[in-house]
Amino acid sequence: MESHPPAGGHSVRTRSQHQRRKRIVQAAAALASRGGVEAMQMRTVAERAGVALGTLYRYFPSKMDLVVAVVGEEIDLLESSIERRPPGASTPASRAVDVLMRATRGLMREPELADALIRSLIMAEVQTPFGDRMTGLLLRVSAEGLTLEQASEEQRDLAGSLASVWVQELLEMLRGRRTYDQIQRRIETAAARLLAGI
Amino acid sequence: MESHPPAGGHSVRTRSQHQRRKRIVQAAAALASRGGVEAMQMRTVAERAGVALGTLYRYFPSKMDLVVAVVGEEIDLLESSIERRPPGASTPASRAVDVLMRATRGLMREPELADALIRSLIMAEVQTPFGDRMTGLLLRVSAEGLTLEQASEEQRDLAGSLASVWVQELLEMLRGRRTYDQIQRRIETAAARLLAGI
DNA sequence: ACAGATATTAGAATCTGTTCTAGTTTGCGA
DNA sequence: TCGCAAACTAGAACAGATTCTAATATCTGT
Repeated sequence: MESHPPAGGHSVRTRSQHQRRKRIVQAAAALASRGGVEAMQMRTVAERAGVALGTLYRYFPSKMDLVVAVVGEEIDLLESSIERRPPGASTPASRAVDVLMRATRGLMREPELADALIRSLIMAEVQTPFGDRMTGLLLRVSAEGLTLEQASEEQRDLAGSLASVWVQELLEMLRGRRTYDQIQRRIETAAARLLAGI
Repeated sequence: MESHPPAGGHSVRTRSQHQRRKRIVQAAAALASRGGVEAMQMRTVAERAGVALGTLYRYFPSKMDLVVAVVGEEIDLLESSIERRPPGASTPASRAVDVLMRATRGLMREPELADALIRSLIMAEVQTPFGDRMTGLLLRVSAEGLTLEQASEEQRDLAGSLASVWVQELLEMLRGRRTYDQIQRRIETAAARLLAGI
């Protein structure tokens, strides 16, 4: 209640703290993209980031918080990719499918990282903006640049449901139970119904 | 390659081994229904089940395998509940909603257990019949007692998607981000579209 | 520049899942 | 019934996340 640690994902006081945080997240991402979560050991992350273990824990109170931060960066990448090259398809559903499959391909490129991130996110006790950000993204591309706030409750429900389906399919893929094509088919089927006339 | 351990969830040789396995699963469930996964410590489970730690690990090679076993029991309960009192609603979608919300209420009764189970299931490397069993259940109640094998690919995709939405909603609830009513609304919305004319 | 608060560090300590060891018990075919 | 292979037991050992400690370094306001 008295101390003011650099808060996992929020404001940081000094420039050097900002740098430190960045180094930590980068080190974590690098390790995870090799051997997945197991390779991303807290001691190792601290070492690679040139920081004491205690400091790492001051920035990220648990390994999960660190993973969440890494995921944040990944979503940033996806968002900027979509900004750079927005989906051009003509229906809301197909634009949404475009975005989701683009994200899927991105994650497939680093399976270890993807596995670590998705699983950890799902496990997180932490409040993760993951689902909401994905839902917002879907609304934006499928319904006239709608934001989460502007959307009707039903629109949010529908976009959120599609995001849920995607996450689960991703998990199945990581378990080796889905191929890219199967995911695409399922996402298309679900999107066609969930986003019809949205 | 040479030893033949009692295989986590399969055949068991003797009666006493069957008993032992049962005691273990019961002890695990009891502990989990109190303090969740954390309370379900392997040492404690072993102790409560009156079994050596090594033996516990012979039956369940990892904590996850043990959790999967506990979940199996829970799904059995749901299935028999549905057999006893099948959903009576008139549309496929509302029958599906009935089943899912019944399952939701069941899990809400033991939140700690539910949390442990759902999370672990999602994390499991193991091949868990969870999604498939849920999907099969949904097909059965919504489309004329269809089985997973008889259903068309599209039917399986749609029922599977609904199951995905449900799982994610359950997770959100366990994170304290959904109320029962919100879940019900979302499931209804999704089911109406995904199962229309199935 | 000084004082007190905050941040960082190295490293030990703790906790829980998992593995290993050595010895004992049990089940079962000959 | 005898003897072996498999199962079981108690407990030590190991691994990685998390916590704790005592000392040092850095900041901030004055």
